[in-house]
Amino acid sequence: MGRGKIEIKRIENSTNRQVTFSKRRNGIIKKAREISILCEAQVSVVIFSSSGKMSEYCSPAATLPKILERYQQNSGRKLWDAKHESLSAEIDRIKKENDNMQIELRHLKGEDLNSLNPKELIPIEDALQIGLTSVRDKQMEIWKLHKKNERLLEEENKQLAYMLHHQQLAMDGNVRELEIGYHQKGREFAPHMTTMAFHVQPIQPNLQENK
Amino acid sequence: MGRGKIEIKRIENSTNRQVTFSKRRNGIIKKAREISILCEAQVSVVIFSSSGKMSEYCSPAATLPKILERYQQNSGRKLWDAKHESLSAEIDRIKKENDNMQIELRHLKGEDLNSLNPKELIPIEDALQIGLTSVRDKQMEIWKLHKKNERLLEEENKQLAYMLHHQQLAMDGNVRELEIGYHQKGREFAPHMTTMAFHVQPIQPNLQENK
DNA sequence: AGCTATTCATAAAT
DNA sequence: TATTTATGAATAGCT
Repeated sequence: MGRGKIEIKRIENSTNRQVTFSKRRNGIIKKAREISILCEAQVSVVIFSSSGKMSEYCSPAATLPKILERYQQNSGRKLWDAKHESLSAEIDRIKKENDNMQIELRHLKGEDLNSLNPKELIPIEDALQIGLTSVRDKQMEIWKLHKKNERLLEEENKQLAYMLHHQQLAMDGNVRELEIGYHQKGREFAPHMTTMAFHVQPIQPNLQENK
Repeated sequence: MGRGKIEIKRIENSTNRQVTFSKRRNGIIKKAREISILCEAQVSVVIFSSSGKMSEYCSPAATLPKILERYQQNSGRKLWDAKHESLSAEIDRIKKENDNMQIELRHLKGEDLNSLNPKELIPIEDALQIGLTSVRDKQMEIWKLHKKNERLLEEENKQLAYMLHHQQLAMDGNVRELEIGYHQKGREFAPHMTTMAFHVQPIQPNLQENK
């Protein structure tokens, strides 16, 4: 249908190819529209030119996804269900895991025990016993740390109080010494103080790094 | 292009429609093949007849999924990603739930307690205490049931042994009576026996309906 | 992009 | 449903 028959093979001339593409693409899309109207057909046409430009036709009242849905049902082929199925499988897997944990949790909380026989109760009891022991050990540990910290603080307090007291005395002395013009003891005390102060940096064990 | 021009509107005659569909469908698919060869185009055509029969064409070296992939990239439209996203969201939701349960379980089992502060340990300890109490109550309950059942069986045993003994005596008596031609007592005993046997149906409490 | 000779597709008939 | 045929449509090559 043109000024000479053409062989159906790649058109080498790039310009010709491009022109032919445009014309025939329009032709196909027109035909697609026509058949969908004439025959109540659902048609989807997607065309990419060699340069990557896309054209499409989709019969009215039918989106491409709908047509593809039908395509899958009809062909039995899977266009995207492979991905879907793997996701669904993943969901099932996780849900199962979830259920198992749910059951285990309920059992540990003492719920739904009627469905268990004595033999099954034993490991649960053991687990609870171990858990309780661990929790209480932990609490004890924390308590001890607090206690220790408390002791350290008390000690520090004592030292500080002691130092404060001496400083007070020293100051009083200094004042007095200043008043009476005697300075020797004052100079001796000051360096001693700084040393002490340096040693008594507050020691704070990391009781709660979180929160 | 036929023996008369036709208007592009639904063909009312169902036979004609069907025939036209077949012809035009072939035409479109032929054209699709031609353009894909002539112009190096990638083409996908999917056609459903009004009766639901499907036809398709897909250019060689390009599967429909590949073309649709390109379609999505090119159009920016999403053909199936909506479903994907909802599934992914579902997975995330369940995974989160999973993680929370996982953590709760580990805590109840006395693991990963270092990340908790004393205030958080309390409810765990309580839960464990409650769980342990429940499990032990359950065990006690089962034990009591067993014990009760045991008592019943023992009692039954006694009765059976008693009856057996008497029957033995009676039989011995009968034999002796038969030997000496005296039958009266034997007739009297037999009905009494059947009554007894009827009353001592074994009573089996449902200790374990499951497994 | 438009034109036109030519081939092709197909509506109607068989 | 398949084939034939007359006709309108599509389009290759040209401008």
